[in-house]
Amino acid sequence: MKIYNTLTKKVDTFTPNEENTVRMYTCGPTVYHYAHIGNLRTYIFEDILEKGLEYLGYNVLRVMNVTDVGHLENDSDTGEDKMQKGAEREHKSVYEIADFYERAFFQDCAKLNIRKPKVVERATKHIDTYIKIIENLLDKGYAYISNGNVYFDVSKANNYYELSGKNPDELFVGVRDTVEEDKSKRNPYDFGLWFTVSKFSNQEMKWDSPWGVGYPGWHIECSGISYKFLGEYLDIHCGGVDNIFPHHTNEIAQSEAFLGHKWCNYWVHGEHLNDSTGKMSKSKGEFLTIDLLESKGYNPLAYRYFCLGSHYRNQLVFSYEALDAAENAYKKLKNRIKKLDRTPDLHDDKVDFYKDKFKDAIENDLNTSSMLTVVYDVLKDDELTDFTKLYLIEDFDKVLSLDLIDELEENKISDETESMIMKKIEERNIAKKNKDFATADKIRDELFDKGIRLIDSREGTTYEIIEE
RNA sequence: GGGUCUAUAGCCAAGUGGUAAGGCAUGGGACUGCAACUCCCCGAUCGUUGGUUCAAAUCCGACUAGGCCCUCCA
Repeated sequence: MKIYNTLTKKVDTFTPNEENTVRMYTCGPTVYHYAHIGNLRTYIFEDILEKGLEYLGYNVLRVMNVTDVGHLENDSDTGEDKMQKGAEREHKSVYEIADFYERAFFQDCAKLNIRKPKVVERATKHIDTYIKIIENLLDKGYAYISNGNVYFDVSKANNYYELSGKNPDELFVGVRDTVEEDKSKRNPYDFGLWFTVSKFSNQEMKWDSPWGVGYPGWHIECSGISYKFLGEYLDIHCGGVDNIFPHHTNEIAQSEAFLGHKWCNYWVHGEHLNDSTGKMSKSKGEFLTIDLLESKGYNPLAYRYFCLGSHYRNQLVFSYEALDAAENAYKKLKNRIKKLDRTPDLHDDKVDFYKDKFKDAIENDLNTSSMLTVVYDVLKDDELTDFTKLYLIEDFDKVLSLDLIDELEENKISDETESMIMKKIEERNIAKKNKDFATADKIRDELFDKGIRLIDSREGTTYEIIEE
């Protein structure tokens, strides 16, 4: 498989440390609010990556954290803690906030057919691990204590700027107005590992540590959880591009300083979903959530389809117009598949050909757009039996996860409803025969409003249940 | 100021040196009383400009436009 590696800045051939096993870590959500669909785009991409690797035959060990401890909005004394802020907004404890939004997050994921990773760990559950790592970093001289806080000394790290490609002399500290320099640091790029000087009078989350009661820095949780559950060597680390600097940069610095060797070989980042004004955020413009899309009548999987039509490394611009097109395409696709004859009749002459094509798309830096094209190619191929098409599409859907094949709905409606519909069709046929089209159309409209679409053909009139 | 990415038909988008996949929308057609569903057909020389090459959307340079990052962020 070939995949773009932020570390090398090129498309690399993927080779895991251990044959056939992939150790994959993905940065999870900070559960202080609902996820917007841009956040979820990244998780769709990671889901496809995980399932794609599985399709290629790898055993994927995937771990994700859930950040339930506050991150400072910045390093100045005026910063805000996101968890704390969420708690104050809703008059709940930070723990309640975390529980609520973690559940909401995974509900959204479920609606998008994003599989929950086998290992999902709360950041606050592993304080002891962070402390162990920080102590080690202090022992080795990578970290120092200043004004009650523990900081990582960036100047001691190897290749600190490798991942981000930044030039230390050109970095602007405080490019944003809200960022103030933390005077406790030796170097402005040093980052906090442990804080005892709480910046919030009512900070709820505190733990004992060798350096006093306090809380961990932003970056240590991923290094800690990854180390604890995946060991010293990681194959793939994912996240959104915004995490490249400083979060992932700092993870590498602290993890490699702690482990004493190279840690993760492949860093894979998903691009952002933008709106017409640029980057999507929770504080600007419409707060687009899955619930909101559903309330507007969209199928969440149409959003997944929309994302798969693009490449994970391309910025994608969201608009309702684009989503409408995706929803339309998605419905049509499902409809075509629905019409396939399910009578068992597998011809496997071309099965491998299409499976290989699908694999090629996965191996080509996760080309989801091409994966979808293979589905269309299969549908169009006259040499395949319907059953073979279904077989292939079902196989591809293990990765695409678009629910392309529905269960048969034979018992979905009652006999009563069925006979009612048949009666209506009969009435309509009579009306049609009498050229009373007003009545005929009225019957058709009434049934349509009930979610029943009449289908006229030479053989007569049948009906189908309209998908929501 | 520095870094980085992108630029293909109305829209999304593939393409990784040999003369442009696919999808949506539009238009035309079949079917229909009309429609819906379904099926068939139709469109681009690839931001601009130099260069390398027998050959470039694909490589190099310049320019233009836009996004993102430079300690909240997926």
